[in-house]
Amino acid sequence: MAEKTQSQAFEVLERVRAIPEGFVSTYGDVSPGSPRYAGAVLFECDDPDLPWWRVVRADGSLAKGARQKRHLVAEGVPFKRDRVEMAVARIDHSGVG
DNA sequence: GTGATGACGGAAA
DNA sequence: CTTTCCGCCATCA
Repeated sequence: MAEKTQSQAFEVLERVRAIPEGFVSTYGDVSPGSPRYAGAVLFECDDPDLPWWRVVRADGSLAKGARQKRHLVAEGVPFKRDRVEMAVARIDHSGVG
């Protein structure tokens, strides 16, 4: 399995699209090892079919700020001031099982 | 091949 | 709680 690089970007997009409505994931989760790369991919995509707004920082803070919060609150994502309630909105489809 | 940068992450103070 | 620093991997010049 094994390709490289290309798979990285592909994997990121797959995970982001796998995020259900009303929930969020973190950059480190969509891109294990290279959280920064995840942002670069999402920024380049910026597509309406790509729920990049469901991707937030590990501490629940937003990258685009109000811009991103707008989409999240509209989908029913629990917010704590300007941060997402990771305890109830974060998805761990990586480990756990 | 080298250097610098980034929609980040975690730890220390 | 906030602020500060280093490390991470991929991309671009």
